Amino acid sequence: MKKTLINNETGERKKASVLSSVTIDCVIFGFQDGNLEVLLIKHALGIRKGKWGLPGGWIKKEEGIDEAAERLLHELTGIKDVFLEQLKAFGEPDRFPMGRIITVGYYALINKEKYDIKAGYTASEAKWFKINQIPTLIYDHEEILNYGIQKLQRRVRQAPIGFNLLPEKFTLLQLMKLYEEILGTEMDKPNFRRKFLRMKLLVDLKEKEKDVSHRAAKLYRFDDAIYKKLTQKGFNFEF
Amino acid sequence: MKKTLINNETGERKKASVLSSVTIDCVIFGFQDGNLEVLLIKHALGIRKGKWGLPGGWIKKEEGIDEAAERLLHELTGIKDVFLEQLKAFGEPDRFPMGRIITVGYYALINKEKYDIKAGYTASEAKWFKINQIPTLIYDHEEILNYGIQKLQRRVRQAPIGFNLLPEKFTLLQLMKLYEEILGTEMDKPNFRRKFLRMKLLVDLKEKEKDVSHRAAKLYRFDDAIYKKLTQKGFNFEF
DNA sequence: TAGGCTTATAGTTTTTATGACTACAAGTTT
DNA sequence: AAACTTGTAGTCATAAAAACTATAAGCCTA
Repeated sequence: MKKTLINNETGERKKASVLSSVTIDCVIFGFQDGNLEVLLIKHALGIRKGKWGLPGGWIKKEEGIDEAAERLLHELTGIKDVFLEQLKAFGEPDRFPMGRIITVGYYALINKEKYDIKAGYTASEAKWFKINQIPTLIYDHEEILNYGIQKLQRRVRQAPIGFNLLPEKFTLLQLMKLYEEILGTEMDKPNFRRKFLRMKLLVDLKEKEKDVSHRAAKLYRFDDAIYKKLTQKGFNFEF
Repeated sequence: MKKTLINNETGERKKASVLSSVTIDCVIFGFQDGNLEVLLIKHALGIRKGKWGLPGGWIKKEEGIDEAAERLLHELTGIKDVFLEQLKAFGEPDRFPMGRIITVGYYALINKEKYDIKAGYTASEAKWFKINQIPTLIYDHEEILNYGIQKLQRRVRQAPIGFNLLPEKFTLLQLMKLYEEILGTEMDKPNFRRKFLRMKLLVDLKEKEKDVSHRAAKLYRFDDAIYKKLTQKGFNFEF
C-alpha cells in the first residue's frame, strides 16, 4: 500500500533508490518588472494532479541533500548552477496526508533573463507567480514559501545575494527596486546610491542603458571577487 | 542487520515506533562566569560508547520534529520549557557511518542557574564544555555545533534571545559580557549601556546586586511583553 | 526646434547614532 | 584613610542616515 503511494508521487522512479521518509521542496525566486516572483509547478501525476505546489522530490540514497536539491531543481525546471541554500526541515506529523514524510526546504535565486523554464517530466506546467498572487498550494507548501520569503528578507541584508536575481548588468535604480520589493519598503534614490556606492562592491561598467525613453543610466556589475576580498578584511554588508 | 544497528543506537526503543532515516541533534548553550558553554553527552550504549557527542535521538512516528526535539532534550538532560529553535537539516551521504541518516539540528539556550543537568538513560555522562575547549565529537557533530555557534551569533543581533542564557535578574555588565563572549568582541561599558537602555527593553527592578566586593550594580529584567509590543509597532532590535 | 516630461545624479542640511574618552560616584579591601 | 574596583553620567568628535533641493541628460510631442 505504501509502495503504491510512493509510485504515485514519484512517477517511474524506483522505490528502492530513494529515502522513504524525506523529501525536498524548493522555493524558486525570480524578479521581473519590479516584482518578486516564485516558480510553482502543477503536478501531472499522482494524487497531487492538477494542484499547484513547490517543485520537489525524493532524495537518492547515495546523494547528499544539497546535491539532491540541485538535481531536482535541474530535473524539474532545467535550472542549473544557481544560488541555492537550505531553509530548514519541515516535519509536522500531519503535513503530508498519506504518510509521515519530513521535507527539507530550499530556496533558489535565479536570473530570469538567463533561464527559460521548462516543466520536467512529473510536472505538467511550470509558471511564475507574483508573490502576492500565490494560489492555494498543496500540503504545507504555503508555510514553506512564507518561511522562504522571510529568510530572503533577512539574508538579503546580511549578504549581497540579491544580485542573483538581476541580470549581469544592471542600473542602480533596478537594484533599488529589487530591495524595495523584497523588503517591502520605499527608499530614496540619492541616499540609496550613496549608500551602495560607498561599499565599493559594484564595478562601473562605463556603459549605459540602451533603448530607454529617458536619460540612460550607468550600468554596473556585482563583483564576487571584490566581495570576498572585502569580507576577508572584516567587511560587513549590513544593508 | 539494520535492525541491530538501530537497537544499538536507541537502546530499548522499539524500532517500529520511530522514523528510520531521520534523527535529531541538539546544541545546548549555557553561559557561566563569562564563558559560553555547550552541553555534551558521553554515550553509554552502542557503537558510540564512550565518545562525546551532541544529545540527540530518533523521531517518533506520531510527533512533529520540534516536538521530538523538546522531548529528547527533556529525556536526555531533564531540561524543559526552554528556548529551542531549529538550525537546519544535515544530510551528507556519509555523515553517519552505519547507514543513510539525515539529522535535523536544533539549538537551545538555557539559564544554567535554573537547571541541574542530569544524564538520561542512554547517556552515561553529561558535561558542560567551554566553547573553545570542545573535544573531538562523533560523526558530523562538530559541523553542527559550529553551525549552531554561527547561527547564535547572527540571531543574537536580530532578536533579544540572549536573555535566555542569563538569570532572571541581571546587571548591564553581565549582559555586556554575554554579548562580548558570543560575538567575540570587546565593548565600551558606557556606550553599551546607553545603546541598550535607549531600546527600552529592560525593566529596572529597583534592586541592587548583593554580596559583591565592589559597588553594587542595578538589576534588570528582560520583558518579553514589551518586546512583543515594540515589534508590533515596527521596532527593530538590530543590536 | 522648443518646451515639457522622465529619470539620473550631484549636493546640502539636519538629525541621529557611534566611538573614544573623562569624570565622578559608590562601595570594598587593606 | 587611602587604594582599588566597578558603576554610572556626561562630553566631544566623527560618521552615517534621512530628508530634501537642484541640476543634468536624454526622449517625446507639438
